[in-house]
Amino acid sequence: MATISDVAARAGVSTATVSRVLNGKSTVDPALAERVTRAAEELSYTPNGLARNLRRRETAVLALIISDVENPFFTAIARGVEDTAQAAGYSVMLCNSDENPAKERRYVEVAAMERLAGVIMSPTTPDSDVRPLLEHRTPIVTVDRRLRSADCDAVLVDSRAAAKEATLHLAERGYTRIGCVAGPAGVMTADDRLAGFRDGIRAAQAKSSARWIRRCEFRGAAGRQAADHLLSLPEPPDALLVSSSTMAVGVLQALADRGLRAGRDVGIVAFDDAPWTTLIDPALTVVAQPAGAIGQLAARLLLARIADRTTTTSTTTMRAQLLIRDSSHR
Amino acid sequence: MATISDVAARAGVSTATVSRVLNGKSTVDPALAERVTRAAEELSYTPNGLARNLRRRETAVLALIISDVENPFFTAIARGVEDTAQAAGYSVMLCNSDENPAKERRYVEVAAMERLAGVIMSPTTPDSDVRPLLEHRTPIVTVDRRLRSADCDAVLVDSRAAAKEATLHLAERGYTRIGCVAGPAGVMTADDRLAGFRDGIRAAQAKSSARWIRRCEFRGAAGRQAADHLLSLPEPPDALLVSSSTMAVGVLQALADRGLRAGRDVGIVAFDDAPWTTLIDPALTVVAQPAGAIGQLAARLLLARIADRTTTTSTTTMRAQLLIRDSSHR
DNA sequence: GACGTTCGAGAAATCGATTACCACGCTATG
DNA sequence: CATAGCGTGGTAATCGATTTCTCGAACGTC
Repeated sequence: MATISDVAARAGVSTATVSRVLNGKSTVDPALAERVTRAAEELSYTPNGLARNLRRRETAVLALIISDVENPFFTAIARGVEDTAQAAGYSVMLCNSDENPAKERRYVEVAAMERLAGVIMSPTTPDSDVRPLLEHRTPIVTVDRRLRSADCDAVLVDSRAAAKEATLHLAERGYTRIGCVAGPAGVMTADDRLAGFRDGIRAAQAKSSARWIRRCEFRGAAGRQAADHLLSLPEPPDALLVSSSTMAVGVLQALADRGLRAGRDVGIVAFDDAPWTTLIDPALTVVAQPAGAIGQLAARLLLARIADRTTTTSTTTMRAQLLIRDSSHR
Repeated sequence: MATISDVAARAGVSTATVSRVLNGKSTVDPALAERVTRAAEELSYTPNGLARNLRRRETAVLALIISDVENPFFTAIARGVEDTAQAAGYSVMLCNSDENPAKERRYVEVAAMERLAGVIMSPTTPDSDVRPLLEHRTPIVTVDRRLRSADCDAVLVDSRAAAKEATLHLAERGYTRIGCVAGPAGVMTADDRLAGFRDGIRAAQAKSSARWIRRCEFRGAAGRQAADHLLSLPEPPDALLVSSSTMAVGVLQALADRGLRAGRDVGIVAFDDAPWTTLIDPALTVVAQPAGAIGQLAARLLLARIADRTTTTSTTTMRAQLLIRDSSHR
């Protein structure tokens, strides 16, 4: 309720002096400063951030637009971003685009309107519309996926190579009819992982069939349906590369429904190392992505760009790690 | 870059008219309106939210302060909040207090400074300091935990009754040395669940020992340590009530390390229904909390209070559901 | 034809801070 | 002793919108 003028009046000084004391920008007579701090204390004055932001033409808030708050991969990123931002005095506004371009677009608009300091996002499509941000020269860093419609920093994972490695691993383990539960067409990581899968099939000179590839949303229910479909083919795959841990939950349920055992009956490798992957029997072989590190790096890049927008953009590709456990051998 | 005056100049009208057209508050000559919208279009004008917020003395942003972004229970709440808020035209700022009163306090200050429209939080302690919010009469709704230091709406789960029910269930299933992996003292849900556990022990007239109760953080690693400790007692418990799914991951690892099987060797009931709980063998018996519904309700309550702060506060207690699966019988 | 009412649109105040600019007093130096 | 230089602190402009106030035109009624 109390404004800077109230404090100024009570301390018997001008608002300029109050501002100077509270921000410590310029030297003020210690006696005056004392009076001001006491007055502020007594009125329990909280500066109005809105007015401050307007005048300074900036906010110490970052947006993080991800496609699924309930996906552990993204929350691990969120944690990394949050920690780094918080340490630098920034707050994070977490937005859930739900893999929906319209929702994403709305958040982009909000970020532009609120003049947020910067945006970290995993674009739903490579051509997501970020013009409102570009017009305000709001720095953008993408994570997990690239953005074609803007020149910005990107922190990626070498999904394609990892998918190839995982597929080769399955082939080496003696699986001969390797299929893939892939993410939706148009989503960069989904396409990359599928491409990597094909690379792997080719490199292993393994048998392949388009029928063993099924694309669906990055969700448990969708993964289950996809696996159901694949496993009821006349000639079903005997191994599956699954593009995310959320899908893997559904795939494993589908196996259980049919009394099939991962590894022995159907080899499984899934992307993302979730806490539960070692609890199940057999333990799940996964492609672990350094999600926390991705978030931290993205935040650092963004903060650096906020401080200096002249540097050229960079793309960092982090390596994923194949953690071989028991779901990928008989 | 373009301001309302630029638009006004280009359309040959006053800024007041531009504002009126863009907000549709008052009627404006269609011809003028057309000129204004075109000018805004051509300049790709985005209103400055900061200026707007300052003038209107409000923001369409809510804060959601939770203690762990990586805990599925809280992300499910976040999702509920997000969906409801978004539908009402509000954005959500997600803050991770990490169960740390200092971090929590910082976010409370930020929310007060930025004059956010309202705050939904799960306080780290019942006496968390929310004075900055109270001074600005910022509406608060607590979820999962209550706040003693302020009179505000609360959406809770009847943890105590659920814990009692779960404990009785274990006793009925023939477990005789029932222990508890409880959350940190001072955290409301942790205390409630432990109290419910004791209620259950008493009601079942089961044997009990303080040594079978172990308190630790709501984390996997902490749960593992706690379980390790309990299982290496001279007379170890033969069943455990575990206070969260995050802890359960660690507890189950501890069991696996010792070659023990849930259910047969050690009966397990855990709070929170996570996607993976049916994937493991035996499937985990859980106390399912309606997290999404909690988030939705909390958001609705908050929006209602933002619209009308005169109504009296309410406390809603939702029922948790015991989902009996296989980890609670031999 | 005079007067009251309504409606539309511009001028200017306002939100609450920050900050550019200026005035004043004191010290140091030639 | 005069003046340049510096440190303080007040006045007022500024950020960019919204909103109140006011005025003029148009319209209707008697």
